[in-house]
Amino acid sequence: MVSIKDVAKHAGVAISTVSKVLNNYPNVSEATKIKVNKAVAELNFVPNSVAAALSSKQAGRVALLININVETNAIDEIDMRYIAGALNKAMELNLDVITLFFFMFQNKTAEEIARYLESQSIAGVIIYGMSKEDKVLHKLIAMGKFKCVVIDAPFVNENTSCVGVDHKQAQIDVARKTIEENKSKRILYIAGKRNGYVTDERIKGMEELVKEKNLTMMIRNGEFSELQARNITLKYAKNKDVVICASDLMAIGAMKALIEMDIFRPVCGFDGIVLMGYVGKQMNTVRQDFAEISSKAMEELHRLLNGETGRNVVVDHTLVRLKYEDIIC
Amino acid sequence: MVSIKDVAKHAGVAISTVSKVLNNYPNVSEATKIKVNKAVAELNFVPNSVAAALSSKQAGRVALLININVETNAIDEIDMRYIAGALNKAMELNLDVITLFFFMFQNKTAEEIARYLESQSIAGVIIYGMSKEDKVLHKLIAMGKFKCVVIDAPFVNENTSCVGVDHKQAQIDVARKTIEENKSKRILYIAGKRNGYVTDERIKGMEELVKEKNLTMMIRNGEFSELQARNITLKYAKNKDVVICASDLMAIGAMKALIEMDIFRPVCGFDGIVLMGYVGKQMNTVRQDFAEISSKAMEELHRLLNGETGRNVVVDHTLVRLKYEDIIC
DNA sequence: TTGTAGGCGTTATCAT
DNA sequence: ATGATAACGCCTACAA
Repeated sequence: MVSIKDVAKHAGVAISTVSKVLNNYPNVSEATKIKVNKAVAELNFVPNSVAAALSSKQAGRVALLININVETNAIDEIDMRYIAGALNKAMELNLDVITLFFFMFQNKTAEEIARYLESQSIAGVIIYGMSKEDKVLHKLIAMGKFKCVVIDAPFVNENTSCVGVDHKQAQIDVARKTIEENKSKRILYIAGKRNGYVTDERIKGMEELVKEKNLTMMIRNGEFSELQARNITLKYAKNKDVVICASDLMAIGAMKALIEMDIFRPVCGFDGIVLMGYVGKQMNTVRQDFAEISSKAMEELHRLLNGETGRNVVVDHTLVRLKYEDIIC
Repeated sequence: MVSIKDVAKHAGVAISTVSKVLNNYPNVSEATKIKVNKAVAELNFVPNSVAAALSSKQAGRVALLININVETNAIDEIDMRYIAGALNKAMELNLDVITLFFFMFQNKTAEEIARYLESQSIAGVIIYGMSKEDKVLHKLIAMGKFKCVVIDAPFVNENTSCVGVDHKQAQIDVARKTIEENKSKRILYIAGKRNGYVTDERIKGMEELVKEKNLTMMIRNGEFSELQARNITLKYAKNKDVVICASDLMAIGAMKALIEMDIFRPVCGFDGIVLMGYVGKQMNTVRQDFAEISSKAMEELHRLLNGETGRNVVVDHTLVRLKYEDIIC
């Protein structure tokens, strides 16, 4: 393996000089910069990021903390896009990343997780799928030892940012469209996880819309479960005009239930997953670009690692209807 | 951060002694072992794996090399299970892993990839989704610089193992079942990717079965594309008795085409993805436990890293029919 | 059986 | 502007 030492020798300069060039330090003459870069190119030198991580306690290594919810089928698609979006941007930004799942830390304390991250020289983390009940993670964030970017949860401080679409507005948008298209008056709203951050936002949106348009609404918690959405629909949909769901998977459950009940009610979902194209009936939904969200999150983490302060980053959403012809390939 | 030095001081021994205890070296007395372990526990010491990786050029860090095929929807589920299975086992085996996608190395040479891996102190890789055309990866394996485990491709040597189900046998199993259930004689077989390793194995299986049962078979390449399977079905299924597909996604494409044509033909698939439960018609398919396969691959890599020699690892498969009631949750 | 010391490839401080 | 040199935390001959 060619090391910085070889480059230094080849370029006829000191190791520290090479390091300065590589890391864009000031106070290096153009001439030596050129010499060094030439040596780097000729020797095909690639800096060892492990050594760099050991040597400097700053930036460089980050972790993805993903709440892989084995209870939900749609999750694969969403998480995979999260991962791909993050890794892609990380490579661009020259950040090393390790991927971790919540279940690896079951019944571990915040301190234990922190020690693990430290043992990996992790300086920042992106957290996906955190709920209000994940007290351990809240504590991890509060410790302030790591720069954090949280997806879809309102955590912002000196070294914490959050990234996500405007869930309240998105819910309003998709519901309004569906309601206006069908002139619905009586809504069955199947919400997500009790105590979920996005759940509350979306409910707020619905309440605003109901007030504005003078509608009636029954709210039930579907826990993002297709099965529960199905049962709720079977039980309550009959004397409602429309079923609005906080996720595509629940929308699918609701839709299938309606078909079984042999009644028609418009249904809309949230997320824009591919599965929506397979269920035979088109529904309005909110398309979230998960790869883009994750990519933005990585950029945000990079900002934090460079000493900038936390903030709230809102990603755009769009409304779509997915049909089989669109997604087949 | 508490380091090995702190532990040594606390236990009243030398740093090297602590290291020996941690790494289960021989020639350490029970007494000092206990002393050291006590100190480790009291100080909540977690070894810094970055430093360990830098220090010893052996084992420790591995990479997942995933061919994320953006052209296929089913891929999310499969890759996600691959990743989860691998990471889970890696944590158990105390291996650090980084996840990489093929597209990150587009038009990079094998040498460049090797240098990147070296710069990350990577000692072994697991390769998912490699085809016969991935010459660069073949070269990477041939270089012998890294221990490799290849999923579903017949690469075995001193430091390379392969892991996967028996694709030939699995194809025979699912096809035989479908054919016998329907007393089919004339087969339309929609194969996978031209030049794919598994494609050839599965075709071999089909040919064996055709000969044994004295059937006729038309083979077409569907390239694992739902759309192509659809078109092939529209074109050729009419005067065939059964459509056997080399993937679930193609089976879905075929099935939807048959419905449009308004004719009935039994269809079977391969993989056992969740989507099979959503398309309204049950089909026979081969269930591959992707998480298990990946977990086995990680174990195998661990073996290789410990100096053992490469081999062929076969993972069990089962036949299933996925219905909506089974997968909804 | 235990400890000493050199090295892994960088970064960063401090002279020069 | 450049170059020694001491960390970073751990591993591993080798010496004691």
